[in-house]
Amino acid sequence: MRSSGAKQLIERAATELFAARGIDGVSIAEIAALAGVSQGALYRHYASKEELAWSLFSTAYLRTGAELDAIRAQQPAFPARLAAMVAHFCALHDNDPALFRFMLIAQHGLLPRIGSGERTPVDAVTDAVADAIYAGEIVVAEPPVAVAVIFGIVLQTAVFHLYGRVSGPLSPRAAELTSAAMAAVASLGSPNRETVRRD
Amino acid sequence: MRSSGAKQLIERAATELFAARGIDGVSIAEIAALAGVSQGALYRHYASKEELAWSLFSTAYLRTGAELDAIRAQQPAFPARLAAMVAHFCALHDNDPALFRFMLIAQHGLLPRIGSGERTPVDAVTDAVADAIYAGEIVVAEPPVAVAVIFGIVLQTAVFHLYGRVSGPLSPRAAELTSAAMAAVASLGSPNRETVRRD
Amino acid sequence: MRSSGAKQLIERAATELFAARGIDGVSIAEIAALAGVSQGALYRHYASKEELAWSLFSTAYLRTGAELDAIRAQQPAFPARLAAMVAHFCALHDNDPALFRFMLIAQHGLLPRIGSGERTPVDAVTDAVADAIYAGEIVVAEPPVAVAVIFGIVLQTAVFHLYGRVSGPLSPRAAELTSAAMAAVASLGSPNRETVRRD
Amino acid sequence: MRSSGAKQLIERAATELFAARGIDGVSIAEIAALAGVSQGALYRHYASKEELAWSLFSTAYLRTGAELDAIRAQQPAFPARLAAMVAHFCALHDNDPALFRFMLIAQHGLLPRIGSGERTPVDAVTDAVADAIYAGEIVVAEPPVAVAVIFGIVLQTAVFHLYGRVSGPLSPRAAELTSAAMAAVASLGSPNRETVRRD
DNA sequence: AATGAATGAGTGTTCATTCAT
DNA sequence: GATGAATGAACACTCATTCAT
Repeated sequence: MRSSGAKQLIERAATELFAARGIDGVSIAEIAALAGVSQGALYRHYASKEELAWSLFSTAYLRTGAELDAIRAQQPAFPARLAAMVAHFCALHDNDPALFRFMLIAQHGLLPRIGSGERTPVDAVTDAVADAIYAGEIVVAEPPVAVAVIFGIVLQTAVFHLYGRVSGPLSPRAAELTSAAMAAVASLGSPNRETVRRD
Repeated sequence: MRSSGAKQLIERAATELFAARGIDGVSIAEIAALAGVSQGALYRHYASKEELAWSLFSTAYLRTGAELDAIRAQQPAFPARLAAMVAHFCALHDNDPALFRFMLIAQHGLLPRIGSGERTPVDAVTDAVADAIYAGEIVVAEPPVAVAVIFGIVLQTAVFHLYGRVSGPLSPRAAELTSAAMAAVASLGSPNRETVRRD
Repeated sequence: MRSSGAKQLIERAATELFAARGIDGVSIAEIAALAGVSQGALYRHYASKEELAWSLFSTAYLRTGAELDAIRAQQPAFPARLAAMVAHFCALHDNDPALFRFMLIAQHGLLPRIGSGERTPVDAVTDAVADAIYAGEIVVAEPPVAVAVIFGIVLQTAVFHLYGRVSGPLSPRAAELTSAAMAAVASLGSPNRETVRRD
Repeated sequence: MRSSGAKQLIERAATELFAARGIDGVSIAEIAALAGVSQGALYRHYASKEELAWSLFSTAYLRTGAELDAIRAQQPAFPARLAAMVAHFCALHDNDPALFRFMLIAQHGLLPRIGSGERTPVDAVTDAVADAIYAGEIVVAEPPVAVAVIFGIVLQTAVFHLYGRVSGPLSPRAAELTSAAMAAVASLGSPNRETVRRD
């Protein structure tokens, strides 16, 4: 039971370093050194550096997808669902900012490898939006744009946090981010009055 | 004007490849081959691969900052400014998706190197929000969150476009994204009814 | 006698694998796995992988030398000695093709380590040839060439067997190989008149 | 034209080292050092160490096959063919003992990769034997065994040379080896009466 | 100016060997 | 005794950079 210690040390070290400098910017030697294990020990748990990165990413990504699915199962109404989902993302960030940053960085390279049969966070929110449309709770012409708007509001706030433009935990801001997402999604169904006119 | 041909070929090749596979995932040899120049020729224009990436990023990033500043100078009212800025981002994406993708990918590694004295797109939007607050056009408790919300709505839609979840040009969606951003920002100033209240 | 079970399992596994992929092409982990023992157990019987290979090779090689010496002690006449020795080699091959192949492969690296005081198969055949010359049974200008011819005829047939050019057991071919070896050796003593004619 | 110097230096160094210690027993660093080039330079000419070894082996092996085919085309009678082929092998050995040793060592690992459509030295000798049988020049029950006998007589002499049991060039011995091979092959067609007698 | 062969430090990975349990 | 996790030196290979031509 104690032997899982090494694996967790490796995962923590890899997550921190990948988050700070990217997968390609970190060497196996550095991960091993930070984890306090030998380089060879790393290969007892992962077949390659690539598999290590993929395991960290896909595990966290799919776990988050499952958690959002659970929220969807528990909350029937869209506003409550959205609030819970946004709060969940904020909590994920606050609990492990390095993992959150790693996810943001790694997605561009690793997201395409997620099998289409897997349940991702985007799937969960997409389904929640579809449910809300079907229930008449919201009206949106392009559901994917609504999903993008929701993710963007939350994730970009996290990005600003990473760059120091926003400080302190994100969880206390969950309510206002939810409110913003709700308003934004609602606006997608309204006729676009009041917009762009160049004189 | 003559020798800039090679430089532009290099920049185009590098942008396409960096966008597709990341800076670390592309070799100098590949860039030179795609550009149709020798590896050595590349070093006549850039001191290193890192400088090439940095030049591409900072040039595009700061140019965009300048363009948003210009928009701010032209449009006095916040709604019109926001609409023009959002439309500008959509146009940037549509005109050069590879460059846009490169910016999204590279920001995590290169943004911190932008000097604090430079005018970035975030600065331009931040000032636009500050102006609007000062003019009483909007009410927001935390301006950086408003800026994050605006960027998130636009950028995440672009990200979804990259992943194939949204298709076609972004420009036709500028109006609805503006509307969403406006609604989201407006909601940040409203009392958060219907959600978390602290006693 | 009890603990030799593991040792024999290791020796068999190592022989099979070394024969198939060469000493350097096989890992300790593979040998241990095929033998059904732990890697550590291997080091209870052999100080190193190199010693394991050396032990397998030198044991089989010197044992064969001793067996050929025994044949030499039993058979006084050269033709009978040669026939018995060739038959012995064929039997060695048929009884353990993997060991035979291992010997063929490993000789290039390990033969030089055989001490000059040891009795090798080559020594036994060399002495048999010397005896025959002394007894006037054969006439050869260069005894080592006669020995090479004898070994070549037998070993190359075994090599062709390994490569699938000759099939079935070698023992039934012992007589014809003996005959060939005898004829070849005999020809070495004749004036080289252009070529050889059989009666 | 001068740039082929590096490639030849690499090939010579690799041949010498592979011959002395086997493919797996030699590192890229050693080859590069002996060749007097950098490790990286090696990869300009060969995609991998394996390809280097394979190129050296297959080139020499197939070239020898072609040369034996040429001999077969020039010499119509079997005795002359055999004499020329044996002499050719002796010359190959004398001209480049390291290459010859490398071929002997490497065959066990690389021979199986030779495509069945290629003309090998064994094919050339096999065809020569088949021709001789067809022409009634020799009588053999199993042609492959005759081919093995021929190769064995020559190659094992070379092996003994490598181990110091035979010294001096091999070419002066070509006639006696030819004679031995001829006698051995001839004996394969005779009824095996106990032993062989020269007339 | 331009080329592309050459460099060599750095990387991910393997594996014989050790040793705490 | 036996195990197999841990070690770390050694390896093949890559690639940004240099420089002779």
